[in-house]
Amino acid sequence: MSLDLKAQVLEASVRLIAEEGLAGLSMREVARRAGVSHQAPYHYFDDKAAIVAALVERGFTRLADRLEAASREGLASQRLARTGRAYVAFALDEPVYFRLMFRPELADRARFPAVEAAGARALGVLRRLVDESLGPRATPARREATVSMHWSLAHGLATLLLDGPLGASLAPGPARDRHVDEVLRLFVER
Amino acid sequence: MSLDLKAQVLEASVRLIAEEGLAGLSMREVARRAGVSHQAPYHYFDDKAAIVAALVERGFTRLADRLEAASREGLASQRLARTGRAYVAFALDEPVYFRLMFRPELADRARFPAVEAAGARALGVLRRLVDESLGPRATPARREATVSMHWSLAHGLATLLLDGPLGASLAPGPARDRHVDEVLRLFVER
DNA sequence: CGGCTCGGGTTGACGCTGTCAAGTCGTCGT
DNA sequence: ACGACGACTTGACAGCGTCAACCCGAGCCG
Repeated sequence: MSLDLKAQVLEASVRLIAEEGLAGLSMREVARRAGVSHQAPYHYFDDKAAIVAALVERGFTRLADRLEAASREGLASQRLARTGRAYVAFALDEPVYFRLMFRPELADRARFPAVEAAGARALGVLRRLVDESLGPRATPARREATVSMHWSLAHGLATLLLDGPLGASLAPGPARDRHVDEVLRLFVER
Repeated sequence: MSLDLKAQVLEASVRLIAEEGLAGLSMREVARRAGVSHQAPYHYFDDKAAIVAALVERGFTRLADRLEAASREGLASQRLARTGRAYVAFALDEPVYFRLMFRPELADRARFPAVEAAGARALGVLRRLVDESLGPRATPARREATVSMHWSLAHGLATLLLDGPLGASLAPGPARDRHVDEVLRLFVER
């Protein structure tokens, strides 16, 4: 009947992390919330790390989806900016996933290759946009630096809002959204 | 004699985290490495969170010191860029501290006000630089956005190098340093 | 000198955790 | 009819953070 135990475990894990933080994620509590014995989750996940890795993979997949959507609409000249906004919006919408995604010690790349693949997909979106905007004559080093610059800005803004001092002073709401717009506009208008 | 047990505990904690990650930090293992019983550290730290908070505070203090040093030397026009480089350099030099510093759930600001103070000091350096570079006529919103932009770029670059895909492809070494320079130069030359 | 407090530890216990090992039970293929 | 197997349970173990109680030597007070 409960082949969806797997889904229930993932769902319960996300909620647990949202409520108590990553440290509060416990195999046994997840099982309790799913109404099964403490060992049942092991039928679907080898260990605790495998649960987290599944969430990380799902996070990168969702991020890649949103970046792809944002990278298609609008004028070519605005695509990079729109995609940057989509990146920050994802982090603020899905803080649980976003935070997990950038703790590589949680999802060993060798052990969970699907995580790496999903991450590469997200990176690919950005790379394509940069290639498109730089044209075919830019040097590889310049290309790489441009990718890093755009990603760093969006990623830094997202993490500082989420876990840094910007988050402490700027609560979720329109003021925060306005600040994000302002920062990204300032960056683009150079 | 061992009033330096406190120092030994902090030292051992940093080494443990460097070796096994934050999850490997264990009150009991720290005590073992310091050669004392499993309860001895409790004489100096209320609990595990207090150890981590002490490290976070130390991290922000060291960062603020380095930013202050960088923000004083060189031409005024180059100070922002130099300070950005110092920020990234700190993250790469002290990855253990840097990673702890941006997990606010580890060091509750209400419980450990010294952490907040140290963090504010680091932020103050950046704020002063931005004020200096914008002149007195800029609007507060513009000021805030500029601070966020610079900090986001440096912070994003640092965290992506440390825990993101940039770190996976760019090992420590001159190539990485060159990349950092290139990104920051690209950003400044607008 | 005798006794007391007190810092700086120690030992022991508790409930919690992740995970290994083994057992149970219904359903399905042959 | 039966055996295999998937889905799950029960039980055990070591290690963890932390509470509680105890110990011991140095310093002060009478």
